[in-house]
Amino acid sequence: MESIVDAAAHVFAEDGFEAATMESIAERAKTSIGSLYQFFPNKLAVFEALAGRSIERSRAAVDELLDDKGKSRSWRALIDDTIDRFASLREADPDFRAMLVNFQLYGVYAEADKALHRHTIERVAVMVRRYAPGLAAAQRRIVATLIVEIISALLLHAQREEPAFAKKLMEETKTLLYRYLSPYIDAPRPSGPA
Amino acid sequence: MESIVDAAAHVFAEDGFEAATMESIAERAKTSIGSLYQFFPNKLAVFEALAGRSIERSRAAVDELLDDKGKSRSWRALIDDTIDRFASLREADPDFRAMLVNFQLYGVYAEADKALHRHTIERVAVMVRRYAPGLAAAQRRIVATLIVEIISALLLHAQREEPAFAKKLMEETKTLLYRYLSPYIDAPRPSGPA
Amino acid sequence: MESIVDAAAHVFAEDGFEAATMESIAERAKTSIGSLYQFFPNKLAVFEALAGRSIERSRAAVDELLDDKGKSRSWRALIDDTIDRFASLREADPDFRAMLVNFQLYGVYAEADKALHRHTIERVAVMVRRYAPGLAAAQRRIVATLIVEIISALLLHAQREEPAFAKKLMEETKTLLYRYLSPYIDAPRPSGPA
Amino acid sequence: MESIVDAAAHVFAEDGFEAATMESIAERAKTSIGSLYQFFPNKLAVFEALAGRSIERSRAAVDELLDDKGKSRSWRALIDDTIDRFASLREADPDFRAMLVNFQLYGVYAEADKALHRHTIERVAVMVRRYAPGLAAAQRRIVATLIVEIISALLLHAQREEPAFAKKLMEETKTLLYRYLSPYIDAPRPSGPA
DNA sequence: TATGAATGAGACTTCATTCAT
DNA sequence: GATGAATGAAGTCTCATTCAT
Repeated sequence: MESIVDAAAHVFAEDGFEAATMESIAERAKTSIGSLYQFFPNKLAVFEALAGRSIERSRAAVDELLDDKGKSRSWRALIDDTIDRFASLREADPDFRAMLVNFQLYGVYAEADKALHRHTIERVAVMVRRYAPGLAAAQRRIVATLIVEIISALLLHAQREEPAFAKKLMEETKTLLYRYLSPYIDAPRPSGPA
Repeated sequence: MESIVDAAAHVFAEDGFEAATMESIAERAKTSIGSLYQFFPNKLAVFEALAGRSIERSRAAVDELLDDKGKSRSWRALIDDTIDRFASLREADPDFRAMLVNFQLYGVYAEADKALHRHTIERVAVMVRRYAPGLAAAQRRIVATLIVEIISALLLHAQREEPAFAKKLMEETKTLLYRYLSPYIDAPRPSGPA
Repeated sequence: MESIVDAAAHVFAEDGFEAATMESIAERAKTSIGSLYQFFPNKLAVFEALAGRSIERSRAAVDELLDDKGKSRSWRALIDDTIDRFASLREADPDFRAMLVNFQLYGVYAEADKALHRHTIERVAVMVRRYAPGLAAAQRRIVATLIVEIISALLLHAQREEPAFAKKLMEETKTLLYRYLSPYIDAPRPSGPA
Repeated sequence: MESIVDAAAHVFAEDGFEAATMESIAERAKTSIGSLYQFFPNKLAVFEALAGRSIERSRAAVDELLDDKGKSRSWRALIDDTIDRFASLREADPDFRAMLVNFQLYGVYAEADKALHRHTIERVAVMVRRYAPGLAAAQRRIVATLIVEIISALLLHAQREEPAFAKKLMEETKTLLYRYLSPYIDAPRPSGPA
């Protein structure tokens, strides 16, 4: 049931996994607790459904961002778009919020989570190759990973800060990524660590 | 009791605050649940004791790192030391691990936590001024904040990764910080972010 | 749930409020402890429900006894009826028993309790005025209060005695009240106590 | 240990038996919990010691009141003295207070309690015979019992009232007993119930 | 003999899960 | 299929009692 997972997203985001009760999820979904169990065998299953949906949306967002069919943005614009897009996901999407708040539990859906992670890194690596064709494959992989980690780590961290300050953090993160990536992209011969 | 907090560090790190039980803490501390309550009035108090201890250690680590009496390290060496020091804290200190895993709850010890955060950023800002004297005060503050946030965010994130990969992440983070900070420090007239 | 309060009446009467356990109440009500908490948020709430019910019954008994529409009983007959009625309440009504045994806690339902007390004394005072019209208002109030206190105190005390002996006590209490009240009622000009 | 029972009297009177803790009794007795158990095997034993002492004091008070060696008081003066004496015991003697507050538990020391009760009634019966020599033995016994019950019941009940009101209750109780007993004592042929 | 830290049974309470309607 | 009352395992916390020092 779609609306159950919607309700769960809000409740998990507000109360956390442990404090959230099946009762309150049912209430918010305007259904009964019995109906919850018609669709999900237990509480974790509800969270997993939510995780699956969130992962799916993240994957879609990634794909859309990086699928620039013909659009030839500068790499800086691409960074801007990516950070802005995920920052707004964090602000507006209850699923995404719920995942960030319960990131300890993210691991329960480890398979899909890791798959998304791998997928994202691969897509970013493709982009890195496009913009920095001279970079060795091994190095390209590390760079792509760090980009993804930096952005996701800061999204999680900014979650706890005042919105205004979170915004400043994300902006300065763009600068940080420009400077970090510039030697790989703009210079013919990267001088970074091996 | 020292050993109770020791046990709590492990249990909180493994299970998270909510899922951790007083029973399991007592068991791990090889004592009885009654003894737990002789020293701590409730579960939160155990966590707070752990937080207090961890905060104290973090503050000591920060102070020691940045108190270079006479030692004139390069700023790059300072970054290396800082990241290495906290990475090893994360690997070796169960308190620190527990805090990272339950960082959402860090807020329960809000006063000390915020004080540590402010203290750390101030100390880093002092360092930034030393190495980049030309940077405006306002900008200096943002830079110091981002350094602290980046390092703590990545420490948290690397927590969930394989040790080997976490190591690579931290190493690349050094490169990232070199490149990010270099324009502020090495260039005679920094032109700010963006 | 009616049967829960029924069970509670027995358990509170036998063990007292503190010694009574939710477990034993549930057991006696042939339900589970979980169901208890579906209806009552805590142990005190169970007691309050019991108190409310008992107070309601007491009030009804008082009203019925003193509402002699047209019935012109002698005042001695009225005393007889009142004592007999409450003595049989004490013998037959578990709620009433539970309240007597835990009368110290009666205060938890202080508002309703005091209201009942005031209501009863007022109704008795009305009766006293009817039978002893010459008595000053202030004195009337004291007399009504003592009647109520004597009866309730002895009901409580007789609770602990053998039924046969309790019966004798209540009978002699009638004589006691006849003699106590006679000067106020039968004499044309009472000269007050002492 | 005398001082332990002293402390217990205060704590039991203030908190009630269940809520009183051995810890707080030890603290008030300025000793350790271990020493408590050197003298008393368990909590109930402390209460029993207190009950024993209180019963002993009550017996002494009764004996002193009724042992009028040569003193020839009027029976009204005797009633006054008795009520006043026990009212002041209730106000001033922590043991007596503790017993009244925990009267549900009074039964635990049933033997001594009943012995005191019998003893008191017998002594009162002796007094009744002295002042009302014409009263049949059986009737004398009932009268003595009711006197004792009335006084003890009202002492218990007045416990819950404001001191000022309790005082008025006890005073009116004297009037009540005068009127109740007068026909037995002053009239040559009692006309009371058989 | 005095102490008080340690113990653990047991009380209250919550809530995921079941199942009769 | 929907409902929500019933269930009871499990968690937090208290405190009488023990026992090593």
